[in-house]
Amino acid sequence: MYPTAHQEAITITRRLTRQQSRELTREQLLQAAAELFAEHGVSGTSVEQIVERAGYTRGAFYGNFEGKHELVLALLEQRTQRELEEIQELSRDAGSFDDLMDHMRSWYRRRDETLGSWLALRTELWLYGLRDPKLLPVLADRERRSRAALAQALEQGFADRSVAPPAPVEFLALVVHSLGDGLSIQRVISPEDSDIDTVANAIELLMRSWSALARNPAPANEASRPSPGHPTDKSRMPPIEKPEKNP
Amino acid sequence: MYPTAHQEAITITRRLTRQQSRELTREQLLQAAAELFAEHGVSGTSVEQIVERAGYTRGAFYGNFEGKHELVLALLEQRTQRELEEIQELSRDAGSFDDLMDHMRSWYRRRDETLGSWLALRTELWLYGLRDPKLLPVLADRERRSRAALAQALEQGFADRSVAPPAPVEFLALVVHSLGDGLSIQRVISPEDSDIDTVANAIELLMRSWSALARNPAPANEASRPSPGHPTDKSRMPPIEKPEKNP
DNA sequence: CATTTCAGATACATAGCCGTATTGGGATAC
DNA sequence: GTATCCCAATACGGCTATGTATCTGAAATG
Repeated sequence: MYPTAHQEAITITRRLTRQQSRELTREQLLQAAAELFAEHGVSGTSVEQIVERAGYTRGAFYGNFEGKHELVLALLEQRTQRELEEIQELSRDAGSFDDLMDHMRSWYRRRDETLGSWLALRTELWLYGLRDPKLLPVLADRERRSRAALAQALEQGFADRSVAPPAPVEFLALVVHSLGDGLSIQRVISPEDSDIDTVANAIELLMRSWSALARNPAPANEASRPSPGHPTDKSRMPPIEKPEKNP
Repeated sequence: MYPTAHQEAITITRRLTRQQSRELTREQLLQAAAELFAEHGVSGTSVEQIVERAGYTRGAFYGNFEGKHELVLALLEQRTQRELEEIQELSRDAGSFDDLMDHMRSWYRRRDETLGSWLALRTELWLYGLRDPKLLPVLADRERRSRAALAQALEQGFADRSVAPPAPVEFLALVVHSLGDGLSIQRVISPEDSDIDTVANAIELLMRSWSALARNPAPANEASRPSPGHPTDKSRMPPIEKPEKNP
């Protein structure tokens, strides 16, 4: 439609080199796709809709991607990259655990503006990955890295409070990480039942609770239960071993 | 294809009354749709695929539903109903909180067999609801009921341990509920990083931690932080009020 | 400038899906 | 047993998406 629009998009420099033009197109297609995927889902979005929103025609699309599948791959790659950068950034310039909590709180506040569409896209991508055997490991790896960063932060947090974690930090990180996802879902479904700071508040509550437990681990009347006793196998997550009922 | 298949489906009784036949068809269409939605998503599934898997033709479909939209509605209704029944059942025949934890553990064990497809369908339905303004309140209501049941159970749990909850049980229920979702997602993405009992273990850990916190609320070196102080507004969830930094 | 190259537009052929209109055959009613 | 009803199958028309093949004009190259 507007092949000249590229020239307006750049400020002064020159008209636009070919490579630049190509990259810009690719980026705009990805952006349009991201929006549409959030709105109507991956398979609810046609290639024509994507190029229309980006201001191109199908020719541009097939010149840049083999098909929708490859575009989704590229989008997943891009978003994964960004997410990991955000996490690194977050934990990099935080001195203490409480620092990091502050950063996390403001991160979630910013995120809250567009929580619905953000989460929808994220969810679409994981569903897509779930259905493609080649992609699932990629997702798994991303989650693992996130959890690893979280685990490190938690370790720091316990050190700050000079208590020992009541369970392997990897397990606690899994819990905290999952909590972020789950609470976000709940917030999108019914915002009136939660709060912009719910995630941060919940995590702080957990941290205080775990610290309390670490200081005061065996409260008498719970000894009757087959209490876990800290897991000796560090690599494995689940702390509890129950006596079996069937012989 | 096999209009006579209905007769084989019933055991002895009679050939099949008309109404029965109709209901059976509807049910089979719903079942087929549920499977396909989990496999390929709602909009990734065509009406033809649905009727093909159910063993009918499109005529049967449009005789029973106005279109795919109405089928999704019916499916959501059905699944919501079942889920709430399961929850009620779970909490009904559990005497104590620990009882309920046992039931929940075995529930999650059973669920684990088909966790992937179950969660995929569930997720597809919530994404669908998210995009339909009429449906979102339905989802919200379902979640609210689940959380309410959970809150009640938690209340019982704290009573069993004779401690006061460290935050409104509604908030704790939100946390526990979200945790269930989040951990399930993580488990589907990378089963090797979690465990079949992770959800139950995590919840038990939380319960012990919260009990510990309730018994030992103010651990000295944390007083410097703007500690929440239990929320006075019971209806609202988030416990923490922070001092503002910008004037 | 003249020529080549290539990003993106246009044109086209094909396939799949949707929804309705019609038909057939087994249940229901008399 | 015959007539009626109605559930599901079949047939049809229209629409939309896909992918390729071809074309155009602006950048790169000399």
